[in-house]
Amino acid sequence: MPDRGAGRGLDLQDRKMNIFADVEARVIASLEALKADGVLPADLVLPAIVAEAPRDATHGDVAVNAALVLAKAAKMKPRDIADALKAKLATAPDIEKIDVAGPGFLNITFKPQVWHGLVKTIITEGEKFGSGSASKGEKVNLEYVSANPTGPMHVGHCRGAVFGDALANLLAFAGYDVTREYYINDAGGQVDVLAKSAFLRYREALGEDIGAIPEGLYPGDYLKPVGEALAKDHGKKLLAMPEAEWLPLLRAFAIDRMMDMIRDDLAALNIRHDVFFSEASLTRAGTNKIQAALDVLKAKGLVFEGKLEKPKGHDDGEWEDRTQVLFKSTAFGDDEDRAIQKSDGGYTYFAGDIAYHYDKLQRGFLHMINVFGADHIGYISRMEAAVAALSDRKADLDIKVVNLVKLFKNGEPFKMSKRAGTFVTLRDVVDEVGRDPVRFMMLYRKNNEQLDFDFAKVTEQSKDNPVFYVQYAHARSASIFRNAAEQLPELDLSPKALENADLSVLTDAGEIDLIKRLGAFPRMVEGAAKAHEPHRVAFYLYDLASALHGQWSRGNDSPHLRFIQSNDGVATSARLALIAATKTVITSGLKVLGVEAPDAMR
RNA sequence: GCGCCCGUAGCUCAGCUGGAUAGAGCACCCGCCUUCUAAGCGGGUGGUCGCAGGUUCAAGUCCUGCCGGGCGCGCCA
Repeated sequence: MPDRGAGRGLDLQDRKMNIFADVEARVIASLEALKADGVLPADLVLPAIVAEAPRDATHGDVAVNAALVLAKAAKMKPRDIADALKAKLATAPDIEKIDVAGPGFLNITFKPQVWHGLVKTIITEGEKFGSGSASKGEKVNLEYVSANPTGPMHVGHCRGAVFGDALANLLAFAGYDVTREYYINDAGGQVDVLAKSAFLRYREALGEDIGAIPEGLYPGDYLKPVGEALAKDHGKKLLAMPEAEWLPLLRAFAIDRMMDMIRDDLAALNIRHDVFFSEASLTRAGTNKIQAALDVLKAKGLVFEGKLEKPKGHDDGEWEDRTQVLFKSTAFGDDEDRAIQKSDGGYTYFAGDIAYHYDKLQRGFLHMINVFGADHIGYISRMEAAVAALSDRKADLDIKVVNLVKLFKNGEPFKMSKRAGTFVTLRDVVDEVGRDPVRFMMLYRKNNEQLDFDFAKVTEQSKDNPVFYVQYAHARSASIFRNAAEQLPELDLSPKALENADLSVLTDAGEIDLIKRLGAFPRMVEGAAKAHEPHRVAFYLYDLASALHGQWSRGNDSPHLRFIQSNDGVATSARLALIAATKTVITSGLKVLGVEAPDAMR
């Protein structure tokens, strides 16, 4: 379990970068001192103490709940603890004042130097600012997309792909050692269907009239090039072979072609995986990783023969009451035991997945994340059970569900149908609206919430479109630098110079507010990474962009607030330092989302 | 029938794993361009956080039960 800061040693880097973690560390140190002083019971166990930005600005810069959460255990009144804590903390030179408020909150207000120092820190750290805030390099395995290799990706896959990729970026930025993984379902009956469909296209390519594609085969045109390639490579040779011979050949060939196509589609979204893991490889000649994994479960007494009850509430005429080989997933929180062997003696899909996750464990992953579509919700608890069983509960698997994407065109719901020819591929969407809007919009919603995707709105270039709103904030920052260089050519605007600018002239409330939002970035990254919620980054960026646009516009009414003061190099340098810091954080955030940070809007 | 997810302003959604007087965008009303990009900004109207209990200093957030919507429910992947 990741800790929550309590008791973790913070190095100087962390303290400079994350004011909230810094305050938490100081509070803990002060509480320890109070224990030593005899003010607090010496055996008091400190619970998680949270320092956070209060909603109400009149409550200072940071609110601490320590006195409230300690009161019961210490058998003291919250206000008394708060007063003692205040006395310990208030001597720090960077603290303006501390108020004990409400039921026992400690409201801390910093001196302005703290905020000025933060700007300097961001410029010094650059895009490292806010990174490494959640982990010191723990290994995480993140499996996402894993679309079946039987055709091109459609919009439904798109959200999971973008979500998984952004989560991977987020975790990497937050300090984890991330492996991005794709599980290729190349072992089931569906890839035989693929092979047969390809064979049909092969005959077609040889000039045969194949007529309508028979029911049960894949009808898509995307298999035509596969058939043509086969005809080119093999001529008429395959026609003479019995199916048992050409099937494995075509299967391998077609899967390769499909995976090439999928990789291309993913590349269009700037998504690249580190590992493509083949399901079929689990049982390739010589090894049987599925049996090996099941043997592990057997040794734990978790595999047995039994019967399942017929599911209620939906008709299943095929139901046959029979004994089968089951995994005792109910011992790990699942609501029924799960079949691992089919009636024909083969393994179920689940058995393969057990072996795959056993393989992940053997590769040293104690933290695993899988991204599933909403139609696989029923599969979650058995997978979690499997990982718990295989690892003796030492590893964790978090399955993130991405909900449905509802398409809209011109405000009208748009139904996808293969038969009606309104099937929308991922590539269609990317080509039509562009990579950045697709990625941002897929992330501008919590993953388990349904998402409306309107083609018209997503391509709209206005403040109604959060993608452009955030990108414009970055472009505007770049523009300010261009203008400053033109108007004040003698001014040194290099990072080195800005780092040493006299920031004490940043006194405007809007400027300080902007800095405070920048200061929230590391904590936001930490929280988003630990919760596996990249959407928080998107919302944060929107707020930050809003703060920047607001400060900009204040300059319209009050010229003395403009960032560029052509007769005042000191003020200009300080304000451009603030802009540089803001631009850096926007860049970092957009990088996590995988969205471009343009220097100018076209 | 069972499991999981969702229910917050007229609409679409945030709400930092329990904090103080619940936020944003859209829509509606009122303002701001001879100006560092108006691709923007400021202000206003708008809420019994689905309902009812419970836990505690504190509940939109946690627990229970209802109501409404979504997804799923051997031997497919």
